[in-house]
Amino acid sequence: MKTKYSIVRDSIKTKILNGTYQPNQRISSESELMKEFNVSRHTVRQAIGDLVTKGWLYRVQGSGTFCADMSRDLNKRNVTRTKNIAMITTYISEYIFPTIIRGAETQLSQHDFNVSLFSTNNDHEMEKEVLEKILSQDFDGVIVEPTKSALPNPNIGYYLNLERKNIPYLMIHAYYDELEPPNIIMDDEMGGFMQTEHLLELGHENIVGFFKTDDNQGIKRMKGFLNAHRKYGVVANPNNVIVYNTAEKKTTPVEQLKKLLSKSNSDKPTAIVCYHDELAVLLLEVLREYNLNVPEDISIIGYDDSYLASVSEVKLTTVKHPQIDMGYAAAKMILELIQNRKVEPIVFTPELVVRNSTRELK
Amino acid sequence: MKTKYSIVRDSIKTKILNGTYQPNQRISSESELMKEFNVSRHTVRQAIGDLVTKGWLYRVQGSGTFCADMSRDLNKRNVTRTKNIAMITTYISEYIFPTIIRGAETQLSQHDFNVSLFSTNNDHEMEKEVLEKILSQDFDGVIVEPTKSALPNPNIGYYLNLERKNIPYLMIHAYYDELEPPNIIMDDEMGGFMQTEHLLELGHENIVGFFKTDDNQGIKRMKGFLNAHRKYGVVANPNNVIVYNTAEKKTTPVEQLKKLLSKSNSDKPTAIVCYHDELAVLLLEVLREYNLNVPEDISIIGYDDSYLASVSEVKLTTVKHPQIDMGYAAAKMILELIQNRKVEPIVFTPELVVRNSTRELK
DNA sequence: TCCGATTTGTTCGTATGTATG
DNA sequence: GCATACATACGAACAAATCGG
Repeated sequence: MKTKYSIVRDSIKTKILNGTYQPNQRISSESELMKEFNVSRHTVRQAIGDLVTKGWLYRVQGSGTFCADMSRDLNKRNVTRTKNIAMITTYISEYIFPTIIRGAETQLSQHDFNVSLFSTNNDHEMEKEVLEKILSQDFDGVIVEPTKSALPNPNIGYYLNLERKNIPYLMIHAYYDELEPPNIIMDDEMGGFMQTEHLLELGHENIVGFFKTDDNQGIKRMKGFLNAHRKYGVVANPNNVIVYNTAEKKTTPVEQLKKLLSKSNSDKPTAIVCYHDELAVLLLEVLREYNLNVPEDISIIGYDDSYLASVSEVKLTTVKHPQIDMGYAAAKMILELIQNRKVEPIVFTPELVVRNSTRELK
Repeated sequence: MKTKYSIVRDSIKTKILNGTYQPNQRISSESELMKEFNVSRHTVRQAIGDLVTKGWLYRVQGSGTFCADMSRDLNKRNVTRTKNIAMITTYISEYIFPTIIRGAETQLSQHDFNVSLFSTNNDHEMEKEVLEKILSQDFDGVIVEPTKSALPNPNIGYYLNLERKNIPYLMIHAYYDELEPPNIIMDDEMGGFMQTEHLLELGHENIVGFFKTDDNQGIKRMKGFLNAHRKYGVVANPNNVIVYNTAEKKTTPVEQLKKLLSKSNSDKPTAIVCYHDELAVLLLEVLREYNLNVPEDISIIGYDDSYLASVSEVKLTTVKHPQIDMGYAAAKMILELIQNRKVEPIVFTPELVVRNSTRELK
């Protein structure tokens, strides 16, 4: 149950944290807030009072209420405090994320850092909440896997506030173009190229590609997919490039594949490039429904070399994601950044892992 | 400055400082103070509110306002500290652990707690290091999955020190008998019983059971295994109870199973009870080597209903582990403990999940 | 320097919701 | 179930500080 004053309080705090209110800037007056939220003065004062006692605001009688300057003093850093790293990922417990996290955790705990985990479920609103939480606390560094990196990000202000507070951060998997932060990614364009090249070299020409395009990984893998076609002189059928976003991930690819499989034999794809193993496993079920054997009737290739690739019924040909090594690298880089060292972006090169889900087309 | 609320405030504070109000003693109620000072309730609340934010008092709805115990470090109280929970598990990124962790994390982050993760790799030495780290920091609570709960624990002293420091902790999956801490477990004896009963009811009589016996879960599941035999009047062959410990988990069960499978046909087991799904998947590979089909030639049953059970080639019959719900429960319980409330141990009841790895013996 | 509009500070009254014992 | 105590919320009034004109 959300109380009115907490709504007002949180709304003001949001504006402080996302940079709408700059340090020492006057915020709306009490009467303005009364109108804005349609509440009594008492409620507004309660909300503001809360933030004043917590140090986010200060009041000057007759003048107004002002945003405090939270750029933290450096002397605070010197006292022996516990050292904390925040790690923001889209998911915590699924897929390859536990492994990435473990890589970072192992490394960081050796340097006496605690790791606190936050997940966004690939949702901007949750990313916002997480960032507010982190900004309200006292982390020494933040490792971020961006949420929907291919879309304009409404939370850029929070990242800028991290910079203002001198809290270093880096991004893995992708990064928001507006920020160009230190980052650790893999060469997804090459990865998409390798997936497709592998199939082209096996003689496939009617290849359908599924790409999640709300993050940059998907965009780049799609680019690699198209480049491979060009390089091999195979014209990519526009209908064979299926894009979807996170919300549709359980539905759109399945529906689209079914549509493609219902076509006459000559138009039917002979191979499928998947955004990642998770999708590949999902599509394997569709193929089973249609009584298509993999790889005899149709080839399929995944991405990430997750546990799904080797544990599923058909062992998937896939592209290797560094997983634990990426976690290591992220930990090392954030430690460097905390020591104010210069760092260079890291790009992992993908590798093809050939298993049983692809075969030569005769 | 002689505002009314400051008079009330200072009067209360005096009584705290001169010992009129002892720590944790209830002070006059708001209505009493209204009469005493002849002021409105709002004014009283303002005075009390001041002292609450400064840590001199605390309020309990429905009960009263109490004098805080300031014997602890004053500076600690005054600063709005970040709230931290440490979570110690044997593993972080493998198997069902990410899901349990996510359950706890979801719940705790809603209450503005950070979660720091530590793993012991089921090794006493690492458990010690982790506990030292936690004791030297400032956690508000600790959720522990014990390391080798069935063996004498060399780190009991650290847990006692947690108690001495008033840091509440609870244990999941099992607990050290010496401590009897608040705990959340599942009924592993019943679980082991259900696994075995399922096979017995399908007509199997030559059942081999594999149990990891350095933690209590394994011991109890084994007990359930034997009880089921007794109840169904089937004599359990002592050679059909294989125990192993964590260090041997990749080797001993495999070797022992191979030995059993090399026996003459009449002595060969017709069904396998596994300590958990992970082992079941490992043993499935052995069965494949021996060209035994599951469930046609031999039945196998797992435990935990992990992703492995539904993603492997043969969908495993298994016993459901609450996973995310256990995480939720652990989070809720630690929050209760932090508020100094009494808690009761929680025992989850196992459920059988029947899939395709077991069949009736004719 | 003073005025007046604005803004925060203090104080009262009242009503209803919710947790505790 | 009931009385008690704290929690939230509305309304109203006047005081005190600030700031531009």
